[in-house]
Amino acid sequence: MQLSRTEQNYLKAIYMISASSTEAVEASTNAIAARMDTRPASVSDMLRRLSDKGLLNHNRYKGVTLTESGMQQALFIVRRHRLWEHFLVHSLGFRWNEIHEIAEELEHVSHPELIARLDAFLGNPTEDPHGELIPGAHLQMPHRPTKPMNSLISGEHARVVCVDEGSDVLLKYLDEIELRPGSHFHVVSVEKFDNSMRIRREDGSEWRITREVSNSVQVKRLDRMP
Amino acid sequence: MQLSRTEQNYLKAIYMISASSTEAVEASTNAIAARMDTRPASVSDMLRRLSDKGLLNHNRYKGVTLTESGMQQALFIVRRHRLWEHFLVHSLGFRWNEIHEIAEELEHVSHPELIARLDAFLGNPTEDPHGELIPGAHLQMPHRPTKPMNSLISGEHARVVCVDEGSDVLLKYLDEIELRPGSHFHVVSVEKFDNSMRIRREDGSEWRITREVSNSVQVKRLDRMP
DNA sequence: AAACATATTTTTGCGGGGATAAAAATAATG
DNA sequence: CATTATTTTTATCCCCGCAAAAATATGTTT
Repeated sequence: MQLSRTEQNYLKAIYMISASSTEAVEASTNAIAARMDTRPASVSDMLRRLSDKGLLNHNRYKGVTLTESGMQQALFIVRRHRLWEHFLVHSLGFRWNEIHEIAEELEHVSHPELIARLDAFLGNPTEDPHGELIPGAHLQMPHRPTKPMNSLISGEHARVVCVDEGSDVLLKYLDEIELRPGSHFHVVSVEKFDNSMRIRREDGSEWRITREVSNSVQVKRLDRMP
Repeated sequence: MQLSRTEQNYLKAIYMISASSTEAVEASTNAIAARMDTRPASVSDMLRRLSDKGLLNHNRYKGVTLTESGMQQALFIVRRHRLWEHFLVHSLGFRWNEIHEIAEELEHVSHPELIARLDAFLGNPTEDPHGELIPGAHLQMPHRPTKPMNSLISGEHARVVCVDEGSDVLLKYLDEIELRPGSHFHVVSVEKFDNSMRIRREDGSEWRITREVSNSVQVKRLDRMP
């Protein structure tokens, strides 16, 4: 089935909303509208059409989930997006904060042979520049348990797994303080009143991280205690 | 000015029609419709809109030419198309007959920084895989005198400059008989009744070339006489 | 030159995709 | 039950496609 650019964007948005939670959750009309910067009336209209095509399960007045077919489509879009992001950074030398909008265009070019060859050309990468997993050729999405950085408590060690790609300024900031996928740190302290945390790295550098920032970073807790 | 995909395709078609002739010629509604596989009514409508945007000079009931602004847009589209074709062949390993449709998608992704970096990544190529010139970063299109292969006469030597990229089967055939940009040959004979020609290469191989084929190949005549 | 025939182009009216605001319907909550 | 938030429907708009009809250009004949 050949989907329009707009339909693809809807499926991706619905996938992202579902995937943002731990468990598969229904995406609401308002949530989709907010993420896509469009009006709920437009969303409601499109949800009906996508259900008619068998891509969504629609609970009227409740929300939608992806069908098996819709999930395949969404995962292929995500695969294309993240492969192109890898290309933009590793082949063309873009910074990780410059690639989102470009990849949003490239992701809609969907000749299967192109994506297969791009994947091979890049060396079959498993993660994009922000640390997000790239669905494989068979559109399987591996499970990888992570927790938001802001759920860490004082004294815990952690490794950055991935960061939200949405905000240009946030990505620049994370780059400056070297909080990138793979970075290790431990939590020196957590402020009660605003949930900001102080972290320290092995090189001794210390940073104060606001809640807004730590909410955009996914980590894996490490057992090592100093 | 941000152009829709459709508008871009119209500008490219008009450019191609104009460029196919030696001198800048007006593109007719019918010619545009034929090239774009659409109806003259749709073309006529779009020509009016593109003139309103200052991209075309429109002689009602006669034809259109690109304005300076329209020409810049068209050349940038052609530049993107041909750079991506180079990428598809030289980086991803596609054959030259497999790339046209994919490049038609990629050409619409038009972030200037992306194209600049792609150009540098590819080593600032001047020709695409079919031998067509790639407009430079400042959208200058170098002049390169060529003549159609079917205008050669018996005994003349020539070098292939470029070939039409449109037909998959033709490109496969040209690849088989090694009639590619850079190939040298001389015309052994030309049949009067169907304009087919017999050519010979330095390795002694001989081929009979029909008029349809020789009409799709541009050559440069060489002075060397055997 | 005038008259006619043919080819081409433009206009008109209309349909689908996709967006919107405004209004109506439904769900959630006190 | 009443209020509020959310969702859906309705009516409308723009982009871009089409067929049919009207307008214009071109070529031929007299």
